[in-house]
Parts: sequence; structure tokens; C-alpha cells
Amino acid sequence: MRQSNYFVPTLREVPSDAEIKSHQLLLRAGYIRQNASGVYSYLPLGFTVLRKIEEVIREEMDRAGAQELLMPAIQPAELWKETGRWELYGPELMRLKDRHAREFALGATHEELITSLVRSEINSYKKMPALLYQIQTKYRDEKRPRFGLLRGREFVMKDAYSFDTCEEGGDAVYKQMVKTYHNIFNRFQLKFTPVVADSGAIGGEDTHEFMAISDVGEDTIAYSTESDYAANVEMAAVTQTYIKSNEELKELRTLDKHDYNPTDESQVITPTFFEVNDKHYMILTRQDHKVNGIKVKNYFEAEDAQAVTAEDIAMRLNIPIDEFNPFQSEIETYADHAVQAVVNGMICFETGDCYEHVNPERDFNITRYADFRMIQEGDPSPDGRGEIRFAKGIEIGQVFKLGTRYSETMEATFLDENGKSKPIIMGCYGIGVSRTLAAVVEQHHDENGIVWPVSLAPFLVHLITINPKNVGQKELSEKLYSIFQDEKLDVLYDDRSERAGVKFSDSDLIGIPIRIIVGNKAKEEIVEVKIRKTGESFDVPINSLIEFIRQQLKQLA
RNA sequence: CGGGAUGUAGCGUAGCUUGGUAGCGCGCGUGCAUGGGGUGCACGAGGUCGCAGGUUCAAAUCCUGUCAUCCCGACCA
Repeated sequence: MRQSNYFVPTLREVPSDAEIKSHQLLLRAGYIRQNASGVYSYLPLGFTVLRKIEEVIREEMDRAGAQELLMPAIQPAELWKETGRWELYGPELMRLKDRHAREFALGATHEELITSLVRSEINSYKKMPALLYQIQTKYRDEKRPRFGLLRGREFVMKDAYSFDTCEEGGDAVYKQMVKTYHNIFNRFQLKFTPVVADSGAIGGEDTHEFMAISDVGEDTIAYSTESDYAANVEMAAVTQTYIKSNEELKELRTLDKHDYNPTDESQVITPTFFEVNDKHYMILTRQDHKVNGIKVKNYFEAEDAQAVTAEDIAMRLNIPIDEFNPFQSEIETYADHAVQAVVNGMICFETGDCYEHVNPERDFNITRYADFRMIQEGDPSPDGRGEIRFAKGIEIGQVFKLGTRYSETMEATFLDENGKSKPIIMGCYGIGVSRTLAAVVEQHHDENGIVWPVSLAPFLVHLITINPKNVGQKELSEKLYSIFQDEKLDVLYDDRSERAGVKFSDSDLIGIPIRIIVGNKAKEEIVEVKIRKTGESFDVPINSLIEFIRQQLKQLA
């Protein structure tokens, strides 16, 4: 490709809207442009990389025995109503009507679609296991799109769905997909870790998220210093035990708000109210701990747990807020294990009522103690080895065991060997394709621009003529350009009549692994080879150039 | 959805407080020179100042509304 005629609008300055590196660099280097909040165009360079990501995914999925298909982005509302997600998914789901006022959704995901496709076709144990996938544009009307490609409203995703007759079969694909994901992300040269995760609104049982390690990641990973344990912070179980002092219990007393000045946060209790399955609960945690809504949700085996205010509770109980007495209210109370060890502690309620000498056992009617708090750095690792540290991660993939969540609601059943009807065991496996593009840039850049891994680079070599007006340089460049094409070395040829500095800067930004510079040694048939990643450069005679490049590419891979 | 900020040429911005012909840098076009890390000189094109109302003789500037974008939070398969 001749750069003089290639659509790569590079920018010298950082667009003011871009905050994080991947967003800035993809804009500046001419890979993407924004069209609306969270909606982007992929320019030729960006689109090329996107396709390379897709190709790697296809190769690995196909190797795992998956079959590719393509489903529509636009989906009839009825399907979403069948699973209840038309309501459950909320405003995140982009909805529209056709000219006959029929309702549709722009696919945020495709469980409904695939299940409806499969339920009438895969009706016998003989047709399973089956593993289908697609690479499709997805739509989610995020409350707050941000960070360029990392959280968009329109984005490209690979989603795969498995269908099995039994749990064991489902477990086997799950394992295989975990392995496949390792292969894929390794080929992208990403630093990543699979973590234990929560299944969220999609519903299901086991699930792991694949996290690309990055400071701009929106998720926090709790990992062990000693073992390979890693989990989404919200999921990490707290196994910490607490020692209760044998201090004498003092009498519960109200405390003036101004005297509330605790020195030891571990002796202060924080009440949080939750609405779960239409019921209300009070959860007590220690002040120096954070209550974990996901654990609350999972404790009650609910789809959702919402934190609510004391006012909401009072309203619910139909009493004025000032008469609301949390100590002996009708509201069911649970507490984190740590609370059990509080002796003569303090507590303040939203109402402004504060108390000292609180002793949970005595003063509250606690139904049960359980693990309700967020894990913290320094806590023991749940697997008993090492302690917990935090890292930030970008979620680039997730694997789910769906079980029969969709097959039951949508009646996707099959006949087994005994002619008995059973729901299909399903799994789903996603990879955020466009997000992965951004994640790779987050991990592979320096102060001058992007540094692509060979597997994803839009071109392998960047051929630059220092002075196109110099006949010798020009002729040698043209000759090399044609050789590279013959050798199937994807080449971007900067034949523009720009200053050397401009070409170098653009080249650094764009991030092609190997740069070939045709300069003042052209007459001796020597060119300079510069490695983007290491900055090393070599003078190489053209008769050994191809071999040299191949060898360098191999080293980088 | 709560809090904050910003909308002036393709990009980055000044001007707004104190109303009076819209300015700069980069980029873009032409020419000459230059040709190994964003080169120099000259000439030139490009702007309904986000949009709509209002105040005023007069609005980029003041007021009201609205839209858009970004940041923090809540939320998020």
C-alpha cells in the first residue's frame, strides 16, 4: 500500500476528548474516528487490525470444533419477552419499532436468538454436542460510554454458544473454551488472567472473566501473592477470622452526633439496607470494610440486590423515619462475620442517631453471620496460600455455564436415549473484539505511539524513503516495494513527499513492527532496518534483506 | 441517573469578566528552496462562534432553554 494514497489521517495533537492512551493513540495514528458517544468508525488501519483479531479468533474457535454462523443484529421483542429480559435488561437494551409498530431490539447479546434457532432443530441427543459462534456488532445503550473503544455502545463481539445433553458435556466444552481463550489471548501477546466472576443478569452457574491487566481497567482483580488464585474482587471469598476481645460489655447508650469520633474503625458498625426479591434486609459490616452487594445478591440467591436508604425502608414499613428503630425493627438483619467480634462498638444511622457500646449479639436480632464484605488487600487468599493483592483489568472475554437458564424458559428440549424430554445444557463464551483491540494498545505502546505485536500489526514492514526526489533512493524504494509484495510481506510504503521527521513520527505512531529506511546508503544498496519495539537498527544489504526481515519477525512473534 | 466541565476552521486553542469588523499555532492549497526525527520563506483558501429564543442600536461575549461531548460517581453480559 502506498501511503500517499492511503486513508491514514494522523494527528499531531491529542484530541481533547481522549483521556486514555489507547483512545488517544488510535485517534492520532488514524485507526478510528468517533461518530457519537461510544460509536466509532474503523478507518482502513483500524479495520485491518480488527480483521486480524477476528481471524485469530476464527482459527482457534474452528480448531476447537466450533462452527461460525451469523445472526441478525435486529431481533424481535417476543424472544426477549420469552426469557423475561425485555424487562430485566432495562434501558441498556436499544429498542426500536418498525413501520407496523412491531417492537425490536438491537442485539445486546444473542442467547435468545440462538436458542430460538436451535430449539426446533437440535431436538435429539444425536445432534449434540454442538458449538456455534458468530462475530457480530452488539448494541448496548451504556449509561456512560467511556474510554474510547473500551466501553462503547456499538462494539464487535465474538459470541459462542454450546449445546449439550448433560452436565459433563457442558463442563468439557467449558474447559476447552478456557483453553481456547488462552491460545487466543496468547497470540495477541496480552498479559491476562482468568478470574472467578459473577454471572450477573445473563444468569448461570460457573463463570470466568478473562482480564487483560491494565491500570485503566474498570474491574479490580484480587489475586494471591503465592498461588495462581485470581477473582473479580466482588467474588473473592473472605476467609479471615476475627478475635473477639473479652472486654466487659457496657450498656448501650445514645451518642450525640458531635461526640461521634471513633478512633478505631474496626469497632464501628455500618448498616446498609438492601432490597432483594421484593424483601428488605439490613446488612451490618464493619466501618473499615465495604459491604459487597454481589455477595448479598448471591447469599439470597437473587437476580439482583439493590442498596436502598433508611428512608425507603421506613416508607416500606409505613412508619415515619424518626420512629424507625433499627435495633428491634421488623427488618431482617444479617451481619458480616467481622461484626461478631465487635465489642462495645459504635454505630450511626442515616437518621443521625448514633450509639456507643453496641454489642451486636445483644443489641441486634441477627439472623445469621455470613461473608458479606469486599475482600481487601492483605486479607488471606481464599485458597489458603498467600495474601490478596489488587490489580486492575480490562474484561476482554467471559465464559459462562448457562445450564438450563435459557433452554427452560424458551423450551429448548431434546429427547435422550430413552426417549425422555430434557432441557439442553447450554454455555456461552464471549470475546470483546473491539475492546481487545484497545486492550492490546493499552499494553503495547510507548511514548511515541503504538507497538503492535506481529500477529495483529496492520502491516509487517513500513518502507520509508528519506528523499523521494533522490533518484537512487526512489528507484531502490520502488524495487523493494515490489519485492515485498512478491514475498507476501505486507508493506506500507511511505512514498509521500514529506520530511524524514514527519515520516518517522507517523511511523512511530502507527506502530508497524519493522521499518525499512531507504536513505543515503541507497547507492550502495544498503538500507536501514529499525525494530519498532526495541529501537535497534541495522544496516542491511538488500540481497539479504528478506531473510533478515523474516528472521526479525520470527524473533518478535 | 447524580455531580463537574466544555462546545469558536480538520486538530489544539485565544477572545467572553468589561457587548462594537473573530485571532493564533498546527494542518490544508500554490510556488521556490530544503531533504535522516514534525524544515524555511512567500502568497492563499477555510468559521451560520453547537442550536433556538430573548435583552440590546449592536451578542462568540449578557439571559433563558435545548442539544452534544468529556470527566468523577452510581450502573454495567
